[in-house]
Amino acid sequence: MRETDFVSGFAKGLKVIEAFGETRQRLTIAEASKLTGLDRATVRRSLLTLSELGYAVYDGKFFTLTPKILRLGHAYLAATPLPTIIQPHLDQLAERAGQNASASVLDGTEVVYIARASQRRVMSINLTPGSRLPAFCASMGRVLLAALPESEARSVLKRTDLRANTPNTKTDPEELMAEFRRVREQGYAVIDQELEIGLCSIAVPVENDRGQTVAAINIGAPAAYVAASDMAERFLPLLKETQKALRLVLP
Amino acid sequence: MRETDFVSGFAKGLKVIEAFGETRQRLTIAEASKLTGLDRATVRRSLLTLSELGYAVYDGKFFTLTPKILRLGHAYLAATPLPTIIQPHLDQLAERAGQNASASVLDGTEVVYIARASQRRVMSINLTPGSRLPAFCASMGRVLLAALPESEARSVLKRTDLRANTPNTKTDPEELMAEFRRVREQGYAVIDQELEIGLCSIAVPVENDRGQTVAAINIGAPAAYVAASDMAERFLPLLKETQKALRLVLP
DNA sequence: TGATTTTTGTTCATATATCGCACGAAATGA
DNA sequence: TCATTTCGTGCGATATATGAACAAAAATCA
Repeated sequence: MRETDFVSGFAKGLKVIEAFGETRQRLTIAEASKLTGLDRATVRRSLLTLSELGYAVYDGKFFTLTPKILRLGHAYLAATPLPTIIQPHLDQLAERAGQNASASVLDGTEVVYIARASQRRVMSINLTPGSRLPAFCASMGRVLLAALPESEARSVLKRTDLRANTPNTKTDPEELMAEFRRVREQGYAVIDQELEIGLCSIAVPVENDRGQTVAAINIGAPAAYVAASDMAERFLPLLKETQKALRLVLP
Repeated sequence: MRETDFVSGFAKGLKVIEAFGETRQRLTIAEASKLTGLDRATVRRSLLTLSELGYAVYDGKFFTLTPKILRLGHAYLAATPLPTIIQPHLDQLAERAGQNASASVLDGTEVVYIARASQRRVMSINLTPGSRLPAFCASMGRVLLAALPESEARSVLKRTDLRANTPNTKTDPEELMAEFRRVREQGYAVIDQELEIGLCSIAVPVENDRGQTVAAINIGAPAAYVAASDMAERFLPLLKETQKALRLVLP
């Protein structure tokens, strides 16, 4: 790609939009400038452009994103068959399990939720499509990392901030690599309160008809309700069934 | 705003992203150019910029959005308190009603889903946060339009493509205005298969502590399961309760 | 409170990057 | 094969980014 094939004004504008995600609803020009590292004048132009297009509003002091901004993310969700195909299976899975079920894909060091069926509220975090969690300590993340070549998985870990969310969080790279091997062999991953105290989850890969892992699905349950050691016995058959159904419909 | 305070490269890039929402997953440069009305060279630069930033991938022929694009919409969902505050109430509502519950805000002539708790699958459409429906024929849309001054509601209708989705869809502007008045008086809106055959829904406004309508919540149910005439009796108390709880927590 | 400092929003001039057109090459399809 | 469509690229005209400059607004302090 040539130098001139890059629209830096566009890239900067996207950076400005993402700046809103890092903090709160309202940003001043100076705040956005600090968060993005861009010049105040440049940020101002981006923000005024967003306002002009209806993606943001400006009260003379603060800029606020409007729901119109959701069109951008939705362009992906609507355009990509994966979430659409998975959603009904997920709904059914959640209903039969009586617990929350989710689907996600890997994006760098994080898992991104692309679909979700909630049955009950157990997590303190509000997860919706687009939500992100560190891959190394999430059940779906383990499954997705296990599907990568070892060298790539190791590279992801290297780039990850391996911070412990709970006392249970595994943070040693070698231990995690061993865990990935185990996950690859047994075909599923169980997380015992590594992300949040009181929450266990179990995930399996979603494969297309060529056997490539294209996503992961999981079921989460309160630790008080299902012990980590019982997760597989309790939910693996349901997950496997959904996995099998998806393999038949994914191109 | 001055001419020079508008970054057209940014605006064009956003238009390109939205072009993906209108059709399918993969777009060639020429397709994106047609969809956006922008010059091919311009579209190409935007797409290459998206690829360079990891928001899209290019296989030499087709461009495809990546999950990273969800960060943009998520910047809104994470930054705006509304979805986060509403979600747990919605989960509870859906569980108690045994039906799907959703929350949305108005964006132009459409309602935009900002949160959703699904209990079962009744709609053919896959609704996730960011999904859009025409406001005039959705229960939440009726509630949100009823909350506008009559002149504004009329203006929205004027800009709306009043196409009938089903034989039940009300499309006469005067009839709709009368419906808005009724909704305003009774404090809720019921839709009887105007959007999709077999689907009824009931919505109430979500008000902040100053009584301003900031969103709407609804419950949808299969027409075969609950007749439209029974929707209010069946679900209005639950909706009112959630509405009241939200009024206390919304700033 | 009032003076002083810091931060912020805005403007400006200019060097630089982008836009859209036009053209030829390559791919597609009949 | 030829006709049609799609792509990549060079170029001049035009739009944008930049950082300094300045006024206004906050914040700080005496």
